[in-house]
Amino acid sequence: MSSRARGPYAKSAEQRRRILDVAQDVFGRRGSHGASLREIADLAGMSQAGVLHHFGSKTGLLMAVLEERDQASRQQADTGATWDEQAQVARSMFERAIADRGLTQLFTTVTAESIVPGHPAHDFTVARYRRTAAEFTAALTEAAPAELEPDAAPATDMEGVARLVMAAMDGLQLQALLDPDADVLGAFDILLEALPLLASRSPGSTG
Amino acid sequence: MSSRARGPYAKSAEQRRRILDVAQDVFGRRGSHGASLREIADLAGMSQAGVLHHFGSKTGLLMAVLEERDQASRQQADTGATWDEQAQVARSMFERAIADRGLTQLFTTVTAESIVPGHPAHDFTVARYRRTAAEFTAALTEAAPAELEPDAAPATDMEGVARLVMAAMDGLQLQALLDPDADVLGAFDILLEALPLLASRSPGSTG
DNA sequence: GTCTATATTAAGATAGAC
DNA sequence: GTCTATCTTAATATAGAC
Repeated sequence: MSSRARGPYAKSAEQRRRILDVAQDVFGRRGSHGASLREIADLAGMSQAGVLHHFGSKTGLLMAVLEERDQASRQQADTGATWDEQAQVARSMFERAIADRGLTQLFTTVTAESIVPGHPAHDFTVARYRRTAAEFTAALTEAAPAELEPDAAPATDMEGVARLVMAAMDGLQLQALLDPDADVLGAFDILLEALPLLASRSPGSTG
Repeated sequence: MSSRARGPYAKSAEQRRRILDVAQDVFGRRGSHGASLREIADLAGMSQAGVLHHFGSKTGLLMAVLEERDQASRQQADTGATWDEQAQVARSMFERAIADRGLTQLFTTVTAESIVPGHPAHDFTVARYRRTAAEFTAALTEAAPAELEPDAAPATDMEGVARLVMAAMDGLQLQALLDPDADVLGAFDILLEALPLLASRSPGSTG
């Protein structure tokens, strides 16, 4: 619908685009509760009622921002068949997140807020984490046999490894937002280099 | 001041205690913006003005909750001289966090909100992360030489290891809040078991 | 499609009685 | 120390003109 550069919907699509961009910034800086439609409207150069015309409600706008940004993020994953390639994909996704502070702040803030059931983005966030964990686990499971000893791979807790890498990314992104001087990429590399070692060890000795 | 079990301040201290407990829960569930003094007051069995009498302002109450809970958390750290003992301390801190959902939700939510400068708890959170990273790095540096090869230890990025473990704890706590079925302790153990391996490898091959 | 104006609700904080 | 009542501000959302 809105893919035409000219035509009846061109202007409207442009406005939606502008609102989505400033909304990402404001939701990231203020959180989903703290953000106000007034501030978004001011920065977008229109009235509060104008913003609501395009997205219906504040929740509608929030969901539109999240879904659009999430879809953009997903497109950069999904490649990488070998174990090392998986690590490289993870690393480049992490680098991109660190470089785009606004985007990282949006997801860090909104994800934390949406922990509680009843939050407008709760279902979205729960589904996003479940899906990411499942997809990453599957990718690791497929990639492992090609590179690791055949005996070790099946015994490895691949979902645990996937969740650990996801957690490191989230936690290090948080640290980067709190302290720009922290060498979070160096910390992430420590984990990535150890990935083959992690996968080849069987679990259980610590508990 | 308020350490007397009886006396002129006993009642007041009791009320403060009750308010702090309720406030931890509400700030955790609603976030620092979303939480209202009215809800806290209702659950504490008093009026909104009564709550403000004890803590002056909403921000004052938030800071009191954070400082008290942080102090309680810190008392369980600080022990463990060897490398394995450090891992065990981290593991038991993690287990405790997973068991106390309210406390984890409070810090996860408020930490994310306080990323932005100007948030009431911003300075508190930045200082907390800096201090934790510094202390944990120092503890690992002290513990390492006793267990690892003398040549490997100095080359290790101890702050990176410390930040990685911190990040894994934060990220896995987030996953546990979003999905109670996720085996986050298993994922954390994968990292802990690999700690000696991580420390004995020199950085640089992935970047 | 965008605006002004407004309805409605709810927040933090204060004043002053008891 | 606690209450009720109120002040002030700001939020989302709607109505209706243009």
